[in-house]
Amino acid sequence: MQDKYQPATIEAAAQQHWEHTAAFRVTEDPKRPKYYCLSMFPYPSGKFHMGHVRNYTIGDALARYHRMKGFNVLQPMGWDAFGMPAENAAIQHDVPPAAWTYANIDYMRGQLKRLGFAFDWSREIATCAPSYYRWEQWLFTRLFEKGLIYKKLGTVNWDPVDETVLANEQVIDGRGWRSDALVEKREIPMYYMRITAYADELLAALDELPDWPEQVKLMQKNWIGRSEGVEVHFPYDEQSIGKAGVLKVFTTRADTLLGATYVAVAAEHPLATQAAANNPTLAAFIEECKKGGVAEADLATLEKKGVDTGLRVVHPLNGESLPVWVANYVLMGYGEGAVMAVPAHDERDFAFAGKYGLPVKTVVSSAHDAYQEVVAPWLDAYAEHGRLVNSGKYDGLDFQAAVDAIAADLDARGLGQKRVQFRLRDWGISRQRYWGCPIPMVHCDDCGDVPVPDAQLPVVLPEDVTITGRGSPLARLPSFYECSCPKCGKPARRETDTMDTFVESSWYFLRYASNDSQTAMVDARANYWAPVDQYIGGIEHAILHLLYSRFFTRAMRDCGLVSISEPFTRLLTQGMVVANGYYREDDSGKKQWFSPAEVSITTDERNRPLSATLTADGAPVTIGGMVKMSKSKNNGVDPQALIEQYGADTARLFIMFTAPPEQQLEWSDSGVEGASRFLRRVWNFGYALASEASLQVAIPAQLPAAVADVRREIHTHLKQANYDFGKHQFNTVVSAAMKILNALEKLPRSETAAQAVAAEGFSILLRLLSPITPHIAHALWQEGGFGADILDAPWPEPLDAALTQDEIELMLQINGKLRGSLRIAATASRSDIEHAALASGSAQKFMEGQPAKKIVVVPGRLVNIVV
RNA sequence: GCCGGGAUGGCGAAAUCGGUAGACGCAGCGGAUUCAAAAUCCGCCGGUGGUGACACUGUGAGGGUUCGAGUCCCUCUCCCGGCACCA
Repeated sequence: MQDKYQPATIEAAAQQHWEHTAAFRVTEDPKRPKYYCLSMFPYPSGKFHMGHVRNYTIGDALARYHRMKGFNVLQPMGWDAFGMPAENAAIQHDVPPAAWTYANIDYMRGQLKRLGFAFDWSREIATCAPSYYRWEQWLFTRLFEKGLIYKKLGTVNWDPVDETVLANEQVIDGRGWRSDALVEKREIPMYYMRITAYADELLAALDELPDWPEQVKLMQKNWIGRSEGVEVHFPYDEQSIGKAGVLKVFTTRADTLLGATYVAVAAEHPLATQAAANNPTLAAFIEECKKGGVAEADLATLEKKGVDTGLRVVHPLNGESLPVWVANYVLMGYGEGAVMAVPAHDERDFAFAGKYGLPVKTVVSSAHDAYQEVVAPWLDAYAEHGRLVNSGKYDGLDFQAAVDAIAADLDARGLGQKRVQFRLRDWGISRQRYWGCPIPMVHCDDCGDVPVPDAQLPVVLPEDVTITGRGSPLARLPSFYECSCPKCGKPARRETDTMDTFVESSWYFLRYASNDSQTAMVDARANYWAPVDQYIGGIEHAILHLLYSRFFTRAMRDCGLVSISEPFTRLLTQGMVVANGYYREDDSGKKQWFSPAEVSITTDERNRPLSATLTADGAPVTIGGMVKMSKSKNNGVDPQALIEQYGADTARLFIMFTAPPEQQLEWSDSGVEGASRFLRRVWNFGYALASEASLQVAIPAQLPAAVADVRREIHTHLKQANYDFGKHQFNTVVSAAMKILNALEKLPRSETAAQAVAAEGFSILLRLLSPITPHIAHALWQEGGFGADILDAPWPEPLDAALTQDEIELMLQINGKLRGSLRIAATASRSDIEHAALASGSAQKFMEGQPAKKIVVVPGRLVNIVV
């Protein structure tokens, strides 16, 4: 046994041992409970960043812990391999996306192996492999036939110079990132997944996910956005519009209908198009609305603007004529693309009406009881519920009664009814990009859109393509798009769009269970492993990826492929890894970020940072605070360098100890040093113990008091650690392990009894650490002769015999203020405690002779005397 | 703009159901060891006052509930994540 901790040697040895014994290869075993532990698979961008290391360390700790608890554990890994970065690399470095991606995968697989994660590598998948995406294409054609995929127009960011569609990320301040051209909105035909067909189910089933973070469920609930309201039809004023018809709007505030003073439609609304034909001002405004990207965050912060169309509609209840405006805050994609505007009771309408001099009519009273009291409309909108006023026969009704009455009257006139509206929209999956899964459709002049038959799948993505950043590469490749119609055999055109990469990540967790199947997307093995028992990934995926996966699982269920409805039973959303950022601003306000390694910091006498300078030139830099580790902020720490210097166990320990998994993790070099120091102490203790202690010595029933105290302390910390492990609070599990080592070091090891307790305690410590720092635990377990492979050692449980104590300490409070403590028999009754408390010196002193009004006793914790 | 989350010593954090605020670690300071340094070990370590015992004060800000609030309620400030084509 080495006398010094040498991580490089022991980590290589442990990894070899796992490799030789195929330790993490698993098969279905109906006799044991299964535990499918899954970390979100990475995009193979080139090398791992610290966020990945954190993600996989958490997953690995849970997988190893459950294995020791007796579960049949599956922990697979793969690659989310389609995406834009490969195309960007192709443009920049003239390397084919496929070659670039596969090279990255090879390098990154090596990094994961060096970190010692317990992955079953025989199940590895890469989504860019035809063997993977052929099944995605196969499912696409099924969903198309079921009507769960359909085609319609969608709005995209269009770069008029590069003649290409841009991702929201590629639109910077309204301009294309490469061309710098002003981006426009453009409508193109796209395929959509009908996720809204599952809106109710996706919403209701959130209640059946008790082990998902409340925060994530709430975000999904709000995203789906089910609202009950009323669809209101405003009949066209035939004189101004020139034809009969109704303008439909949806509102959750039908009670305010009598306060509607105008209606607003989106720029793309048919009425807007009609009115613009002979109204140059309006046409110009609609043109202006087309400028800029489609990202909602940008649209929602635009200055609210509008133009009167000159068209008019009729109020469905009072017959008044209302103007129709085009407003940039009404979005065509939501609801009907039109809203009724009630300035008195909606902040946004109020601001808009004020700006354009539109009338404000108050119809809801702010007072709960006296409905006569009316808010002065020129002050502000009153958006709360209240009783109706100025509404004729509806006056005095409260919110619900008013909605009911108005909806009934609209229904009677055929001008509306109650209905449910979702905020959730169907999922547009067409991408005008190369490095993605080809959409398996053929367009025939005679037969229309025809799915590619099973026998012709997969539609293989050609790899001999030039990527220029202009246009869609596949659309310029006749050898790809020229084909014959599967139905009639005539010449036809293959679809050249690829799928959103979210599609691949919506079902990969099922493919791991049967990744070698050539004959089916998923087979019976998927129903053994599914659902994923524990899923771990970044909080940034709280809505899109997780919602799409939930939808996809249901769609696959309804195609008879799996029996589950929910893909992920438990969810852990890990926080970001951040580090200090330092920058300088140039005259144009552009920030230049410096690596923390290049910066010197001065501090005050309390060690608070005062200022920072660039070491190279001594001139000041701005301290930018803790920001997400990234290339652009120049503050990333390379996991590879860390592992080479300290070893994988130190990296894993630091990550798990420094912050609870769901919180942001702040990088600190000295913290890494501390983690390494602890592992050295563990090694040194194990080395000393191996030379002296006998594992055969039984722990005597009667221990010297000092030894019994240490043993109780160890088992108390173990109890705490088990509790914390159960709630995934790994930082305090590590704390408990540190406390156990501190306790062990107090043992007088010249006594045999103490040696036996030390051996017991150390075996607990190693098992507690093994999910987090598996290499050192493996080595010391083996060297110490504790038994067979620690991977399958039973998880340690605290012993009642070691935990019992005769006397306990209670806190003593007078009037809720801590004034002392009380040592008392553990079995003392409530009145014993009260008497002892009143008799204590602290009570005598602080009660100042006054009688006790009340005595609060919290068993095992405290006594509070109220005077 | 909308939805969600966070704020506790010099720093990362802990405090399980409303019950000892700051466990554990980092940094710092003092000491031991050393020719010296590294490493290691021991001690101190929220603030104010006090030699000390101790007292007062303290969990982003302001208010409230309670015998008792970091924890519950109301109002506010700042920071972070998401917003449908980054993954």
